[in-house]
Amino acid sequence: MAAKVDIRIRIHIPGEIALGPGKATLLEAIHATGSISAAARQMEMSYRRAWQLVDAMNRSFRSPVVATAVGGARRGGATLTPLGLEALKHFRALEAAAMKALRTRLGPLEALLAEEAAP
Amino acid sequence: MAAKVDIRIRIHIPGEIALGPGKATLLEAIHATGSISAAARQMEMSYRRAWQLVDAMNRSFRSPVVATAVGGARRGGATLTPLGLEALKHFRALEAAAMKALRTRLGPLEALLAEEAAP
DNA sequence: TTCCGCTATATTTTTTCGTGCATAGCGGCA
DNA sequence: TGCCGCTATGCACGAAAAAATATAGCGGAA
Repeated sequence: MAAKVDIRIRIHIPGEIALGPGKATLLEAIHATGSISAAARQMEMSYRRAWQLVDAMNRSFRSPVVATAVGGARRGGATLTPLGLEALKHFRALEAAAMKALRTRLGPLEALLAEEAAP
Repeated sequence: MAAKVDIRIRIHIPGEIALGPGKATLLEAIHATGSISAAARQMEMSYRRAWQLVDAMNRSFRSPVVATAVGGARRGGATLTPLGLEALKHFRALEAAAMKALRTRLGPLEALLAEEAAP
């Protein structure tokens, strides 16, 4: 049975998506690389888009989740703020909790599925 | 705190999304109205799109979830098969289980959010 | 026998979204 | 002092997704 559940959890605030799967992955990439542009390259998205996502997150939380610094090598870059790290941790925990709740109940639905998409 | 979680659960089979929030709602509309086109009107989507979704579902399950009949009044139309009804029931149960798992754990993340998107 | 509502599908148009490119300033380093 | 990598932002283009439009056949009912 090759069926696969895909949960996508999104946290909304009025007028914007504060945090979702894509933004969470982006935060992890920024944490790993130390810059928005390096994270964008790693995720194969444009710097522009990555910056837009970061901007949206920073505006959605009480205070920024990503701290940035302009300037040359070793000076410029981006890091997660403590609040950013915490938000990320909670989000991943939510995903895991939802997934755990699903695993045991997925069987009955899977049994109804075809092996693969019919032509 | 006006934050809102939005869980989207999708059931994948190789090459296609078998069932997701939109398709589940469409199934309910077909069940309520007795036709694909009436369901499409109710959901304010094009007949074409509704038909494509139904087609994808029918190809994704072991046997069709929607039975259709061409022809005029009282003859033509669409109904959910027993398998369709069961798939829908299981899907909604999964959604409810995931949501229940989240409710109690959402607080810590909500506390980090702004009231609304900053300008 | 004409009409209407439905399934079913092809073709074209519109909209949406993101990438790509350009610009601008900053600051460490060779 | 010139170079490079980073943040920051605007604008035009293009691809992909969605919607609109067109076409065709079926069959009950007026």
